[in-house]
Amino acid sequence: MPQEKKGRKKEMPIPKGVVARLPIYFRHLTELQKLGTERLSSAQLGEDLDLTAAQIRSDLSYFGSFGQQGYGYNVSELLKQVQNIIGLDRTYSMVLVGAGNLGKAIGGYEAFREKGFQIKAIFDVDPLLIGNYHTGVIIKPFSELPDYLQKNKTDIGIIATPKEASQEVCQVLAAGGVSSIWNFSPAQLTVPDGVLIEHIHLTDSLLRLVFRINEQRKQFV
Amino acid sequence: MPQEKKGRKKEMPIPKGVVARLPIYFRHLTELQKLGTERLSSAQLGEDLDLTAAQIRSDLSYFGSFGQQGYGYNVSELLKQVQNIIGLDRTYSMVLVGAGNLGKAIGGYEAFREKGFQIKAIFDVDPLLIGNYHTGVIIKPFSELPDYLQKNKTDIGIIATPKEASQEVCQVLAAGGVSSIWNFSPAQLTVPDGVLIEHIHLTDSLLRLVFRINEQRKQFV
DNA sequence: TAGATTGTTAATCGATTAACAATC
DNA sequence: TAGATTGTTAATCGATTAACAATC
Repeated sequence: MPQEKKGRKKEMPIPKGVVARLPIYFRHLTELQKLGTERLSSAQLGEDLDLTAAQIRSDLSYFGSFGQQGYGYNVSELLKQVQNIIGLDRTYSMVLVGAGNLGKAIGGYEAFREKGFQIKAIFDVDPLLIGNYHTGVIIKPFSELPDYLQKNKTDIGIIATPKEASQEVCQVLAAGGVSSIWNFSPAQLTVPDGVLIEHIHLTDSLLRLVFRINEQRKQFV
Repeated sequence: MPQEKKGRKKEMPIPKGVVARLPIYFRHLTELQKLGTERLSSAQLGEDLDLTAAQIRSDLSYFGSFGQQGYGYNVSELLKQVQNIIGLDRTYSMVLVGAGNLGKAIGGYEAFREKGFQIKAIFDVDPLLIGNYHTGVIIKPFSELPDYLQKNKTDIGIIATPKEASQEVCQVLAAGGVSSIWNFSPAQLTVPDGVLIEHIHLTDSLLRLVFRINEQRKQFV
């Protein structure tokens, strides 16, 4: 029987919690590297991020062995590894649908561009917006999206429309071969099998905060 | 020994997963009510939201008994209960710090206002923005925030600044007595004890999507 | 009534943590 | 070398699910 790749746990899906923490590791390691920190133990990283050292080591062990006994981790080396694990060793082409305030905020977010995310085109239905440029990208009529997708390989579709439009946008994107969707509309979108979707539900986040504000009060009524 | 309140599980903190699902229930019930649906079983709700019926009943049982055997739940009644559980039976006063694209998007988001969230003032450091109105709210100099907070009870502070500024903004808010913070900056903010914080980390969400895009590829390298 | 569906308990599943041999 | 810290295993903890008595 062939040997398991060293340090990697057997064929298993990566737990959701691990996936959720990878970007946090990435963010913090980037910060540390900027500060010139060379070396880091799982104990230190855990303290910085409010996690246990064991959890961090366990998380990383899904992907390999990146540390050294008695030393810890080299920040630059671990950062590079985490980037590769996430998939930041390539660029991603995106389209943005919806050029309202939120769409403009997303489109103008410098942090994405830096990491290799390229918004290639923006679509909207509003005639007042169509033809304008936003941070160097032209806003096209939504009706041209299918044609655009046919001609341009697109990794990620961003939905920043009102919720009434979002399901249709989602279908057009999927039909055009976009297999990953980043959704900002407050809707429970249905996607075809094989299409990945990640949501930013602003209101849900605010309501979680509000629940916690009221948690004590309600507990003792 | 006094009787436990009926249907409520003993004194225990509400699990994170339950808190995360409450806004989802709220959102879907609102939708159903708009459509005129009167009645709903946990099985149906589970199917709609891709959860098990048992999980939904278990979640609700933390707060009471809202259904009826053989019938299910009355949509309006359950919606009202969920609103109360979350704390949507009152209004919340907010300040927004940062009037860039993202801040403007948040400030203009109609869905919040409808639910009782009121942005009372906006602060920024940019002289070009100060003095302008955004959706009826004046943009003030950030230097006036401490004074403003002293004079105006504020439930929630929204941070929509670049990450360089966010820790300072956070401190000024907390010092001014704001005990709940909704943070949109990509930073690991430190808050004093007793201050609640909820993050929207856009990049983290995008990176989770990217990880999933690459999951198969990486699995077999 | 008979059928349906709740609220809750016990069983299962999965994720986190503690502990430690390996080893730099 | 002695000290430190990893990667991993076993133990623990917590969350989800299945099952069912209660009952509308």
